[in-house]
Amino acid sequence: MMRPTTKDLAKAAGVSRATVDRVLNGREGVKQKTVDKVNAAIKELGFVRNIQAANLAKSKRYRFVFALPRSGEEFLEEIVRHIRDAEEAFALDQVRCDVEHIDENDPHSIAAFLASLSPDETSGVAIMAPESPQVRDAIFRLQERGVAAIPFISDQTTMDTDWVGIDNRAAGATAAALLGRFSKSDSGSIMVIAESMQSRDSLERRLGFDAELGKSFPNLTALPSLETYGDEERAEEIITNVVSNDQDLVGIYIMSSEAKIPVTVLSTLPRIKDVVTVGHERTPFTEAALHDGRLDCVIAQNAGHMVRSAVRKLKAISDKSTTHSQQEHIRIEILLNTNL
Amino acid sequence: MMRPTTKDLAKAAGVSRATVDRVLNGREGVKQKTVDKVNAAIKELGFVRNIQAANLAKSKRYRFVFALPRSGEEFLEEIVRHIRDAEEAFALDQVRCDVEHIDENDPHSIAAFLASLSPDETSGVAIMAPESPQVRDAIFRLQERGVAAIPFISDQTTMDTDWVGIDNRAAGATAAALLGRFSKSDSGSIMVIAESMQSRDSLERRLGFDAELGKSFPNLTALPSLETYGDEERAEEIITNVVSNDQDLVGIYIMSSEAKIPVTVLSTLPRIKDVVTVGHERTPFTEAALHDGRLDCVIAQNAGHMVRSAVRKLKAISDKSTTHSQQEHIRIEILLNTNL
DNA sequence: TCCTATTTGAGGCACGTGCATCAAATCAAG
DNA sequence: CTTGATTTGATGCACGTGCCTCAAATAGGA
Repeated sequence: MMRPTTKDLAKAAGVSRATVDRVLNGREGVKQKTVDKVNAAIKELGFVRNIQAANLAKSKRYRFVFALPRSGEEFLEEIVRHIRDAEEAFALDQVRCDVEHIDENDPHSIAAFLASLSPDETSGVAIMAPESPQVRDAIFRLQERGVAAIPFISDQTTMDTDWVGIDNRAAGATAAALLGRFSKSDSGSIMVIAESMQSRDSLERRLGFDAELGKSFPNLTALPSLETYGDEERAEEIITNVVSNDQDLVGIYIMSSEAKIPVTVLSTLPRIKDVVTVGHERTPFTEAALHDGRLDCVIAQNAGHMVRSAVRKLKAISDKSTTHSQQEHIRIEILLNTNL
Repeated sequence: MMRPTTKDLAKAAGVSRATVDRVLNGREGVKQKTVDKVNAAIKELGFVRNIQAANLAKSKRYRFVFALPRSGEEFLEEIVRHIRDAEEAFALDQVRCDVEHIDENDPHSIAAFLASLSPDETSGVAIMAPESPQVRDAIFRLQERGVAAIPFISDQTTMDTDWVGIDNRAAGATAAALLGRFSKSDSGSIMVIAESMQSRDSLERRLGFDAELGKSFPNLTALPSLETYGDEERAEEIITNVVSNDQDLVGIYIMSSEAKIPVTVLSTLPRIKDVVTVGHERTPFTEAALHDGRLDCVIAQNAGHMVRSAVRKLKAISDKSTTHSQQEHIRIEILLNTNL
């Protein structure tokens, strides 16, 4: 009933605890034959190292860094909040989390920052930054140096590492499905608003959106993406333009993670009847907008879950153990004013 | 930087480690004045007991029991599967989980089963059983005896204990919102199918459903709940009856956690155009039904999350520590064929 | 065969806490 | 002040693992 210990392992393998230790911690100077014996015993007994005891012995403490864009977006603030929560939740596991801000548009400085992290003080990093060769390289280099590193929310596509985030193509498709199903009109056009179409995330959402719309709602037409660049005046101008000129408008898809500006602009315009509005990410603002009907639906990734998942993954890499994929899958959440 | 230990505490409080130990573990024979001194030091240093070390010292192992109804429902099977997963996920924390089957309709036997659990072998129980005074009593008795106990999925309303599950009223409201918004007709009737309306869960879902429908979609009428009692023939009869007689049918709400029978029956009937179908719980069956359009939407509670949440809560009670509410809130998930 | 390099074993301390024992100090009451 | 009870301190082992040192055993090469 009791889990086997290194002592049991030693006995079963017919070696000393010192040798078991050498094998378990990959130290030099053990004959292959002995290594095999120990591994066989591990398998036979189903031995798993008691990480708690190990960490105790090593007085190990984890320090994870979340490298996030510098920005005033509510969504990012939510994430920071959740990082604080996670720190509490994982306090028992001796986990500390720090937030560091990076300049998302300067891959070079991001890479430099990552390069500055040493395995002595930093057990792992979760990086939220647009895809770029420099960053990808820096991540590889980190991993080599023994610092766990995973892309966070923004993916570095071609990497086969673990990553934490949602399938943005599916998220876009979900937005399309909801707009199509919510709309009472048979046909019409849909306005798509993004902050910028530079990022992979936006592109993928748009791809998924168009695919689903074409497949399931061929009578609805998505207009070209409008880019606000986070500028309120510009947003007002381009949105007003579409709203007043397009008589067929039946839906609005706000693709960026910050729905505030577009929604605010829209609410100043004469309310167009029966136009369905879909946005992204749960924030105090989008919750309020759902409540009073400025948004009909919000598609969200569970920020708290993502943060915890990142911590678990970094911890697992750090421990050289494995995570449990089931738990780590980030779902695409659909929020209405009934299920907040 | 290092977290303070009991040694530091002792020094700060000006007492010995033995006394600190007496206070921390609530042993007898310590003067109130000394207790206060130690508590003051705890607060001052921000001491938190290192549970890992404590568990190591005690060779503590957790054994949690999930008391689930005996049944062939897919949803329950999913839960069992997730319990197995959770066991792996928490293996590092020395957690073991067992599933015990209870007769959900016999509160007396459930109470007897709960009474048979001893704190020696069982650290905690998660109980999925309909509300009843006997069960509620048994839970109280368990807690007194030092066995953590929480209602699981089915709630024991009036208890102010922790519990794990969703707000069924909100779930029903969400179903209504989706049916209303998905439907292309201005008015019509909605069929509501349940396995039985005996349980609180069903009642609450119905309440929430009716409230939201009345509020947001006054032109849609919900028909009286049809009860299948899990009997396929009966289901076929009553469903066929409504479908063939009600020309206004625009939606179907399958309220029970087992959507299989109603959906299967419905798919044998001549497909009624534009009828929106909403079911509950994610299972292999409902996933397939979403894919091929037999269901338009599924409202689910994240089974894996619930199981893990239950484990964390039981563990926290067992450790006399606190959980982090944020993480434990079980969301009402909306599943379409785009976000599976 | 002997010598040396490699591989293994034995043992011990550390991590932070729980728990037990026994002695020492302090207290309250007579 | 004495007596006995209550409260505190000192000390040591245990939990499972990491890590260190030193000695012993074994291997391979000449």
